[in-house]
Amino acid sequence: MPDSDRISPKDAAYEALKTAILTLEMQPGADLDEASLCAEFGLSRTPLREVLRRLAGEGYVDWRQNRGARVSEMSHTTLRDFFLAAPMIYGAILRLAALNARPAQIEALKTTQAGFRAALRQGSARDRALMNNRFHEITGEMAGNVYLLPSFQRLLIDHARISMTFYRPRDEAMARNVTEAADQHDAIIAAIEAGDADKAAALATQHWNLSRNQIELFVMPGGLDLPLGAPPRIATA
Amino acid sequence: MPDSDRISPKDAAYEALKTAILTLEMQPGADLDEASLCAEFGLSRTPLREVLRRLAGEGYVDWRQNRGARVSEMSHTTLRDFFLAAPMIYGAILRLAALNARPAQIEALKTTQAGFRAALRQGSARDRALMNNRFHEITGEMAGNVYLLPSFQRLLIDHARISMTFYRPRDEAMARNVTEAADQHDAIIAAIEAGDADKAAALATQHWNLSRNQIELFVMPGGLDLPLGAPPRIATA
DNA sequence: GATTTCAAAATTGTATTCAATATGTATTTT
DNA sequence: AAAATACATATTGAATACAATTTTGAAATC
Repeated sequence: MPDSDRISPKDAAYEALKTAILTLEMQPGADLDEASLCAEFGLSRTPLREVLRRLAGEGYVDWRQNRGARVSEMSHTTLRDFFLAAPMIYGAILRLAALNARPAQIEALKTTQAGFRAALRQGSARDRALMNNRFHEITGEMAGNVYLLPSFQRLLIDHARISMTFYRPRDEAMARNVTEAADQHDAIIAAIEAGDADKAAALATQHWNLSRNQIELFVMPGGLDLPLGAPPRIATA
Repeated sequence: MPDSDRISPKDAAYEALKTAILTLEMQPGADLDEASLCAEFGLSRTPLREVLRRLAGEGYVDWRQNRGARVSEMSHTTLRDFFLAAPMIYGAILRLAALNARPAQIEALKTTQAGFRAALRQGSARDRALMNNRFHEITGEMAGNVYLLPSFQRLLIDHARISMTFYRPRDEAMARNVTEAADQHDAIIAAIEAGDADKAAALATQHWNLSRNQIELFVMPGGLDLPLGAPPRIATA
């Protein structure tokens, strides 16, 4: 294996932090202590700080003068801003993806979609979120517009984190939604392969509407199926 | 003056590089040598590299492994990608700006617009580009959507650079266009102050169409006013 | 004469050291 | 006892020192 293929500890730290943030293993607002991260990844502070600065530029991390880095927050305005921007940006990305996708990229998208379906069947919520993230990242690469990518990638960060937040695997309605999301991915692949930009853009809207519905399911849960005056007993050990 | 108001050499370097790149004083593709920049700004390499990494994250600079930083390129696909993305993003930004602008921000916008008009009358192309850039930056702050800002700010970088590239102060048609652009800024301020989102979005489209026309004026110059068979003499020293 | 090879120089990447800033705690003062 | 201040500790920021990589130029080879 050539040297260029072996990943440096710096890249390893970058990827590990990214993944941990996307999957909420590192929670929004969590402190990132330079010394302990150095120990964890076997780096000195100089390159680690460069990694953190890079992550800050990409929106994974907030950098505060003289006070170190924190995992970027998800404020109460986040959801609103997110669903305001997402359909537009994502529609544009998928439209351009349908126009510009190259065969090798379409293959990569199909492979990732297969991985996503596998994660749905037998993977963890974490695997599912990462596969879904990768799927959308590839559509961004297909679009290939440097001006749209920065916002798109920032959306993807919180897309993953929001999905992790509002996911209850035992809720049947949500299970149905996730299956539908996977079907939409297949439709998106078909539209891109056919070069049908309008279809791809329409699918983008559908896809985000589904996401929004899923969150609404969480925010407004179905009523408890219990008569008034008969509170459930708390299980005691 | 308190310490916090005095800008650090690091911030000074950041701002100076930003300005030089926006105004094409540093040309696209130009090499950024760490040692000479350190000497120029009176910094050691560690903080300078952090500045460069930040600029790389924001799209001012391209960072190449083991080969240093360069001012980010403007490729032949840049113009097309730019005018594809700009109307959409900018329309969304102005729409949100009209909905969310705060009085202090509107005051800042008016002040900047006064500066822009002053630069048109008596300033350099550089002053004009920087004032115009600041004007649009403020509209981005007004919109206040963290997901749209990254793409918007990347657009603004190349907006300034494209304007600097395609500007011939002695061309009458261009002079008219620049005046019209200033008038559009006033209309934008009015729409934002009135909270008229639709109007603001429509003005965004107009504003970018004007930019595109200006570039077309450059790419397709008016024919020379000379009869066939009578080529102009080249002046000799 | 053109091309390849190899070594020296220049430049970037990383580690360590030193300085500045922020935080927490104990003591003093009212 | 509450508040304020001063000091000690911990953490971040910057500079220097060291290592690795890339670039260059000259010599050697074809």
